[in-house]
Amino acid sequence: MIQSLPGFKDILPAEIRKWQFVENICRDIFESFGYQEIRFPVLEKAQLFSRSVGNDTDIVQKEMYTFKDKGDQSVTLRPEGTACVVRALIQHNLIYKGMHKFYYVAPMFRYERPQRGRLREFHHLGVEAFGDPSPYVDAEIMEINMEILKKLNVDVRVEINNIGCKKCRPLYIKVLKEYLMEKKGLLCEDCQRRLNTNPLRVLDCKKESCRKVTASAPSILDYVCNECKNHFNEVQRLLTKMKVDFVVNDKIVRGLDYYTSFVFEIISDRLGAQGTVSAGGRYNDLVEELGGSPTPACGFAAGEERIIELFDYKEDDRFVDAVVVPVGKDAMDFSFFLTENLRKEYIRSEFISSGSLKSALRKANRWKAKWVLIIGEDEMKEDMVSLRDLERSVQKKVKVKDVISVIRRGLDE
RNA sequence: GUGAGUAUAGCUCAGAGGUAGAGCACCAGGUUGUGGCCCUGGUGGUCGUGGGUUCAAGUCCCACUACUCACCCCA
Repeated sequence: MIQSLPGFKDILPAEIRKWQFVENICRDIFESFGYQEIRFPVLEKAQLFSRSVGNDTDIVQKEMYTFKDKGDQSVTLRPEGTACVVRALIQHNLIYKGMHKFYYVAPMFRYERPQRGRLREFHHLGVEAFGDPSPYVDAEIMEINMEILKKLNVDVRVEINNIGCKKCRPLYIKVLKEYLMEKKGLLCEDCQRRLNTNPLRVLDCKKESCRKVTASAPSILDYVCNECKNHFNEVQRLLTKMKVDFVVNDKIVRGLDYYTSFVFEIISDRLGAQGTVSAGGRYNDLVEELGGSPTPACGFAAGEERIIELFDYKEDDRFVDAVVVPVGKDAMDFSFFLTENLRKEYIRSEFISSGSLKSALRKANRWKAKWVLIIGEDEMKEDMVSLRDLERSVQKKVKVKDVISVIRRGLDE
């Protein structure tokens, strides 16, 4: 048997309504905030991500689907959307055309070991806002998140942090590294390694021994520049005014290098080890770094699979409204074309071409159909159909020309 | 990349060395043209794959593969 690849999942009809439900809610909210949909290619030049996400990040180092195409060019299946949007923004000069806020609903790819809440192909619901450095944009981004989670009635917690910018963060990293070096012996093996590769990551370690060390480590909040500090304070003020429950967690470290100052994570405790439902922040330097003119920006992405796991949704498993059943050979053609006419009226219909009436009714019942149209010798003679309402278990004969309007009325009830 | 757990019917699972099972689902009949509930019957399995031990392996041993969870890391 040929199976799907590990970490790649089929989304089957039984769950598709749930996906559509989430996507529709998000689209409506994004658009009400003035965001426009953008679609970008699945495949990009590899360097787009090494230059934006950061060459030393795990995403680029070990998680990307990167390969040479037939033209010997190094290409990558997108691991995230922000870099793609920024590329499109620059390439098409979108910001000069008056477009500055975008959203996307798109699959992403990362070569990781699959586990609960983590797949190799997964779906991001993301938005990006360009051109405005003000904390009101950050607040807007948070508002969008809260709006989605409220509509889906999902219980989460919000953690925020200020991770500084390219001016002030290097200073903090230097201080942190010095502090950690002194306590190196108390850190776990991984963290001793991280000391050199990425000292900020030590803050994120969940091991008890390391947490003890990092608990009294210098906080980034004391080292950020005035600009970052003021921005972060303003965002906090707005969040409080918006009645968003948040905690400042100065241990949050995002796995992507492009973030500046405000970052956030929205976390659920009901998702196992991978609890981050949505995350994002400000990235004021990225557009310039990718060759555009300096443009501040802020955005986020939510994991669709993780959101879907969080809320209950009652499936409407009816996918057929009416089942047309000919009884006897003479009714076949007539029934077939009657089915066609129902379909032209957008009444979801199935034509039963074989089997007993009993089995046809069983099928109709299993499909949760509302109507069964039974057409046999008698009905043909009288130019009528026997219209059975499966929900009420009542049946009556209806003139063929009236069938559609009767069904219509019944479905609207 | 590392560790642990799991693998028997479409699904959920029992079976601990001696003929492959149950519930649900599916199909048919009980009603010459009537679903759900009920009753009766039926279809369906190279017991993940390959090797080994044994008179005999779904069961014991080894290897592999897949899935799941966790680490790393992330949405």
